[in-house]
Amino acid sequence: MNTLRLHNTRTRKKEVFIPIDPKNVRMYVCGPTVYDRAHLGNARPVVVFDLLFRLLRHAYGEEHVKYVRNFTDVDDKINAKAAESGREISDITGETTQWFLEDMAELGALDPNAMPKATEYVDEMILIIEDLIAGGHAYEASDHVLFRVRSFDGYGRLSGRSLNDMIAGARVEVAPFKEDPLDFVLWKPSSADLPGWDSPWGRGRPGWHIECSAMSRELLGETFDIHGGGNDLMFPHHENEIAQSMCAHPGSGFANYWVHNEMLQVEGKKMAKSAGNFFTVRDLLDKGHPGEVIRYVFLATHYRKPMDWTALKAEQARRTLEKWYEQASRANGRGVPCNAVVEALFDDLNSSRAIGELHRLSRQDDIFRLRHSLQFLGLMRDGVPSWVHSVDAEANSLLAMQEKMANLRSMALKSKDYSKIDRLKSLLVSAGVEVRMDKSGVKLLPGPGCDSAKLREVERELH
RNA sequence: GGCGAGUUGGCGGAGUGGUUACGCAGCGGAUUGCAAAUCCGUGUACACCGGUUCGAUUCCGGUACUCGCCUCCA
Repeated sequence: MNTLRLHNTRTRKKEVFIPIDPKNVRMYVCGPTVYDRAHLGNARPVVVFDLLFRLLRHAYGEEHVKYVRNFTDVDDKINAKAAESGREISDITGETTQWFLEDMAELGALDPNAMPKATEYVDEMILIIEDLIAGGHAYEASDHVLFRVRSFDGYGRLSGRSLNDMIAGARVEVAPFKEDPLDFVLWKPSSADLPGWDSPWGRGRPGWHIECSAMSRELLGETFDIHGGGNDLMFPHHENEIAQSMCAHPGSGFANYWVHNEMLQVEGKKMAKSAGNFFTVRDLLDKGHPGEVIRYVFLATHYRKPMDWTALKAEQARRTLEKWYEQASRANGRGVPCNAVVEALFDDLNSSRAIGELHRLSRQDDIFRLRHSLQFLGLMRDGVPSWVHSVDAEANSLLAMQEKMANLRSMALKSKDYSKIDRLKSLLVSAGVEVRMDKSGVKLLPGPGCDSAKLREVERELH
């Protein structure tokens, strides 16, 4: 078997991936904070690590891989949302969680093996915090518990920062009760109107970083194989996770391989509400961009490069997939993906090269390998998606029209009078239907902007 | 200011110390009532300046530019 190589942020190098236990390969990825619809940037790590999940299952067997992705359902952004909307927190987090799962399923992302919610692991967080205090790595101050950053030698190693850099770069106002400006919150007090849990330090709620340390330990153990997330989480979130977990479990390795995806841009710019180019996955789906197309655009860019979402790319992706689906629908069943595709992915998830291989299979009309590789990459689920060349409601009337057009055309070919068929053709085109005529007959293919009202007009003309 | 990533032909995007990625678009041709689709053919690009080398887009150093993080925005 070929070897999987992954870029490890810890060493900034591609390394051969050697699992702790090939029968139990473990990966943890930071999931969303559930307070609003997932935007396109949120989807990138989901797709990237879904691809890695699929690849690990291919390499080690489905039953030997455990993938955990959390939901952060306790957070001040959630509290703020509840306060301004007057809704219950559990309403907001429940609904947003459901949305997230639906949207990510549209992108072909498999469910992880476990999707823990932070609020279900508060007891475990408290236990870790108690251990940290006992070990001298944390202290209580003004109803808060803070992590003592200088008690951990390795702090800053992942992100390549020195403690001095961090102090120089810090722009936040330092809370007066901190021993050191670098120290971060493990636990903070909650007022009566905020969610809170009883703890040795009074009623309060956890800081952001501790939840991942608690959930990964509970579900994967003190040391596991891969920890993933967006590279914006590298500092401070992942740095803090490492500090918490390694101080709570001296001698453990926490995560052996750190994998970070680059950020997303839109038409060359950072996606931001202020820039007016902010949109959610659901916005794109509603605007008629199929999940497969969105996934293809993600996969076309290597995960460690900034990815630019553009309308042009989406259009090209759509055309390419349509062509492939037509070919792949001539094959059937499920099967193993093409070796070259797997090999490309084994090389640090080189998905753009994998797509190049798909082009090769298409050119060679190797329909079985094409189909099975598409399925493997999550670009083809059951059969050909409905958005390809057919709007279900239109399908029947189009078929009838197709026949009539074919008759009209053969008559026109004899009489050399093309005026009628040409008029109907341009009507169909303006209704958003692609018209193909050749020896074998006439084909009508509804495009993305197919207008059913106009279509019925043409239908009446045909009668 | 600190840390990091990146810069390949019109666009997207692989890869390599000396030979062709590939896709889209374009161009030429075949085919076609027209068009589309399809098929065939076609593109010597690798930010800039130095260095190493017989030879660098590929290695090393520097410059410019772009982007991200440093702020519980992924």
